[in-house]
Amino acid sequence: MPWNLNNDRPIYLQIMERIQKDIVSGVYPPGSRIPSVRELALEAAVNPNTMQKALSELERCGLVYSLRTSGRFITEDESLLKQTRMQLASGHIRDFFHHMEQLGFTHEEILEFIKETEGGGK
Amino acid sequence: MPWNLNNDRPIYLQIMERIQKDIVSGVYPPGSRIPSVRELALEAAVNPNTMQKALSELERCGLVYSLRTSGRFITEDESLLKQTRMQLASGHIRDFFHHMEQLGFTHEEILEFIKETEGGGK
DNA sequence: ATGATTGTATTATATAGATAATACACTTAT
DNA sequence: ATAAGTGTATTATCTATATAATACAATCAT
Repeated sequence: MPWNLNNDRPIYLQIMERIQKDIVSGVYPPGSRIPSVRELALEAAVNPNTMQKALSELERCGLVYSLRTSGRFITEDESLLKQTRMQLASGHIRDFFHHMEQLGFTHEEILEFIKETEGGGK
Repeated sequence: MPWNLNNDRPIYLQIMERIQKDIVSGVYPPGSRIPSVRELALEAAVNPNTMQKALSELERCGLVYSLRTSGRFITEDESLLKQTRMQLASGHIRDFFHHMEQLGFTHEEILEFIKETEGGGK
């Protein structure tokens, strides 16, 4: 999976959110070890310091913890994982409706819009 | 309407998108004059240079044009306005589904999620 | 023991974004 | 004519990001 980093937002934030999604969606299972800072930085074609900053953010949220000399691991607190996943989803729904209403669409129009998008995966 | 500017994204971009929405949703009617750079900067509690940069972006898109000494005006090209509005809407829908799928939700789960959000305005 | 790998910290440099303070040429209203 | 208000441009300064190049103590495999 490519990392798709833009430059209209801080890179460390984009990385943080990307890994956050991989965590709460189960790409990195609870308790499992994630690649080292240097490995991830190499994979994302980013400076190790930037990756470090992104990972520090995830620690602040409690999603990962570090054992200093053996690596970083995903939390085993599965309720936190599910809770975070639902919070992110709710946020996206809220933001989506907010954006659409700012564009002047009514609730009905938004639902109609979604129906039409039915088959439009990708 | 407050401007609600974050600092996790360039301010001039947030301003640009905000005004863009006001334009395509009709808050600023086609052909009408928008407040001066200095007025808008004051209203948004932002430096005039920053507001200038945001407005320049909108000119690049053709949504506004400036008469140099008399002010800035909304385009009369209503088809461009409608087209831009629909493009923005499509983008939001696409991004929304993309985010939700990255969180591991299926298309059906997403639709179910939206139904439950039915009454949840605000 | 040794060497490689861990997270973490430090220092320096470069760039983008934002603010501040002006300045200019040109309308418009008075 | 004069004064105020347009968009636009310039210069300087400050901060946040990002990169680069190291460094260190602790673990782990060998």
